[in-house]
Amino acid sequence: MASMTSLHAFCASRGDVAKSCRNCGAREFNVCQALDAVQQEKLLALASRLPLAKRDRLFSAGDPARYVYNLTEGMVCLSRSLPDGRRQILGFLLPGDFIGFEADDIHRRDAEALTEAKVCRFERAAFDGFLRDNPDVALRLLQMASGDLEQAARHEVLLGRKTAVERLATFLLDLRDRSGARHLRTHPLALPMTRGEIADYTGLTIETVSRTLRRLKADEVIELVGTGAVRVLDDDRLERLSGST
Amino acid sequence: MASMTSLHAFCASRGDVAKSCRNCGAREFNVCQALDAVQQEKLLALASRLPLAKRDRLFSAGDPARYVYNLTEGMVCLSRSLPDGRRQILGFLLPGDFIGFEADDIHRRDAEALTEAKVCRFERAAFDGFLRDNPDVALRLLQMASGDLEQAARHEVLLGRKTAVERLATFLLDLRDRSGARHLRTHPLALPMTRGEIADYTGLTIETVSRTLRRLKADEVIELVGTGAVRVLDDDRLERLSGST
DNA sequence: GTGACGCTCTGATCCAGATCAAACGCCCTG
DNA sequence: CAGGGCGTTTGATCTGGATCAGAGCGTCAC
Repeated sequence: MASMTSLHAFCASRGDVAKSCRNCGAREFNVCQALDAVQQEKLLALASRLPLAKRDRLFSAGDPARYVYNLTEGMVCLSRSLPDGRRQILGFLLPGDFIGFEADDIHRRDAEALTEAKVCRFERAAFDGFLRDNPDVALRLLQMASGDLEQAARHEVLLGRKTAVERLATFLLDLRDRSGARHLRTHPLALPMTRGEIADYTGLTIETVSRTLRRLKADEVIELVGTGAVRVLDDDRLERLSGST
Repeated sequence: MASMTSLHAFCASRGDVAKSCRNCGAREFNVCQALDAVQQEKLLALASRLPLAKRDRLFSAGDPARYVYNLTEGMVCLSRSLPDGRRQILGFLLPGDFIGFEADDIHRRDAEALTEAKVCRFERAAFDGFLRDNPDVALRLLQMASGDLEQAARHEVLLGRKTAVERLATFLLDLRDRSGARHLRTHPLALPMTRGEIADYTGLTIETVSRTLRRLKADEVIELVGTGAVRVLDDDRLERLSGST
């Protein structure tokens, strides 16, 4: 962890951030969305831009929560594990998503990059100060938090009340819709996570995930493109199989 | 913080809401926690205090989200249902909890009182304006939202990865701890929800909930006080059975 | 007091998905 | 381009919790 941090510090120079902001693909979706030029300048002063390699940990449960992050490229997964190793993946984050706002000063989850990724990092204390001076940004963040709660509620329904097929259908549709909203490719749709990670997200086992995806493929609802992507062939049927609406 | 005497003097000159504020049992935990006298007065002007009877609906999924609410007395449950009637209860809310902050203008869940209850109601637009003028209150709300997300994450782990015994043990400990933090009686601990509602919270069936609670009772980990309350007899064992930490 | 309804409890059986086991395939690397 | 390892797939069997069925039991209306 310590060595990773210093590596990141090295990569994160001031000039990079400004240039990155201008080209930031996530600008449209993230917390910076509502910033005017002056605010942007101030926030910039608090930011470091970090690149993450595939499988890098952004933080782990138990770490002090010194920073908050804005994901700008790539995919990150949030998870929480029980002492005996059972793991629940809480979500797969896409560019624009905000990471690490904790109720207290300790991270309660693990955050791991599933692909190469980039984040903007802010010191919590400084970021809080910025929010205090920029209430509309605080409101924007509140809106984003409320979106996260909505997402969590959908996930709770999936985990508590859906069958295996419904879980997988819901997972695929949700990832597709969120990817689409971020202008990411959806046809085919990238699945950079392993079957095990899909299992830990859907509350199933690897075997059930594999069998269920094969079944959807056999029924010509989806097409599997290698193991790292899917093509949704029949939207309506997948929607109906998802159990929602 | 403004002095207590001036706050009281001010409130005494007001109507029912002001009186209620003075006696508000949830003041210590809710969003008003951080208000000074001036803020309190402004917020007061936006508030209506509503009593709820047992089983009253505060709102239903699909309703326009015109208001936000602060629960000050009693217990409310949030849930979401699938079209075929399967229901997932998302949480049991206690005094101090904030209700109804939605990502858009439509409620996505049902909110129903499990006991007689009281809420403070605010028009959303007016409340948003208040937040804009009072960034520290917005930050307080952000902190509360982040607590809700933490709670949701624990619930996702429960639903996705825990056994029936672990789910019930976790449910009881969580309710007890949250009740305790609100100075509510915990010994015995009130369970105003039905077995069916516990089932819909834990992702189990009524029968499994009943059997599992009976088993915990037979093992002398808990004592059932009628069907509407429990006494935790063996904290350590219940904690171990919960699968967490 | 008594009937009845709704919630809870208990027992018998069933099944979706877990577990156990064993290939398969596709990158890597040497 | 052979070998090894990891992720995935597939098959056989098992089981925790669901489902089905019915019996308590509290409480409320009359």
